[in-house]
Amino acid sequence: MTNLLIPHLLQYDTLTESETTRILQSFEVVSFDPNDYFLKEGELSQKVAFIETGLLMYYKSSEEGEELVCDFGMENDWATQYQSLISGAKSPMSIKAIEPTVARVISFTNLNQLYLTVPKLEQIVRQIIDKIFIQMMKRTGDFQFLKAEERYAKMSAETPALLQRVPQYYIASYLGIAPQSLSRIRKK
Amino acid sequence: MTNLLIPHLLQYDTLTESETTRILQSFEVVSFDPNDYFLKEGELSQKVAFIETGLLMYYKSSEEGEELVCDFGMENDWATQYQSLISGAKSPMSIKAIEPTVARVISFTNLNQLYLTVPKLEQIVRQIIDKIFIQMMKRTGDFQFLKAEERYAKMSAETPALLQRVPQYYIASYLGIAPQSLSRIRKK
DNA sequence: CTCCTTTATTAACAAATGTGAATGCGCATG
DNA sequence: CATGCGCATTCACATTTGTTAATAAAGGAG
Repeated sequence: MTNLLIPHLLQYDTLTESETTRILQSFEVVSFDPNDYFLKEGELSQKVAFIETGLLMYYKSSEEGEELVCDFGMENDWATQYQSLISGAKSPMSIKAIEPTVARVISFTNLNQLYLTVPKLEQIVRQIIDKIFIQMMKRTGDFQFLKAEERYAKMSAETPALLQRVPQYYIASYLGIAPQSLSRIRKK
Repeated sequence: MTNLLIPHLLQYDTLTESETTRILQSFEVVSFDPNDYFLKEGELSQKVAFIETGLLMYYKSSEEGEELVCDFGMENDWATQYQSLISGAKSPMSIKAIEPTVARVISFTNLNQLYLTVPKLEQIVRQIIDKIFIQMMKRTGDFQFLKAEERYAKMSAETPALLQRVPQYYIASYLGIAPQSLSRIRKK
């Protein structure tokens, strides 16, 4: 199978042979078919996944029963519901596969254990979280200051692959608009 | 002067007399008049402030010269431009006082030094950042799934003090709408 | 292959929000 | 006191986005 995890970590710091071995051994390889859940709304998020192949979607169900798309996760992305993981509160959203997906999964408990064995890893993970945090702030600013058409243009430029791999009504929800509006925007 | 900092930190963990002393000594008390800058767009964010009294505003200038309000910070809030602080990139926004403000300020360098002397503090700060991160994710969701009127209602419920202390055209910008639209919403 | 479900598109209309301009109010300043 | 400025409000109208419904296209199951 693929191993994107170690190269991903090596972007942030060097790792010895022994460290990479200990890291890989601490993760469990898990496969998800489309519509399999990594986490269900109302559960506790106690695991963290690194996606080797495939595509996950974060969403919550509206009162009308629609799926409100909060985020996507693909190869080289991490997946967890951070709020629930950190605070121990129930997750306000679900995470499910929308493509056949293979991920390396570790429990939060074991991750913290692993930090004791590979101290560097904690620093690396902090840097990764920082990066995700900064992306989230940018996304907030996009919603605040850009109109739908501009948000779509930005997404086309930054993550064109997602547009190919995800049904448009999910993309629309992710952009915060109705599917018909996205159709309208795309016509131009 | 006030000392909100130590009680703020004590929400997260206990601190000895000696630790609180070392912490307070590492911060410098700085006063800001309205329109004084804590950070200017394009500069490097190298400091972190804890606000004891007053009110700061994060904003960036649009091409048309308006102030686009990204965030506010008041008593008991931390202030810094995290992206610039962490990555060393130029700050995409300014932070200025909009009320007379007193803050405890520490350079990022000194903060990291302080972590060596008071190791607990690093854990505390990490928890604070986690909390801010989670709030930011919620704010993104609010923009994505709520309409302007609902966002205003939520703000009225959660931070009513801000509505009293901040001119409405800044509130409007913070909500991502035109001042006239906010007027319209408030009429109900 | 055909049928059926799901997804995407289109159109017409409704609702929300933006824009430009006018008005009024409060407050600071000369 | 008078003036001017900044802010909030209001109105009319433009633009954007949502909603409902109909249709078309695509893909899967039998």
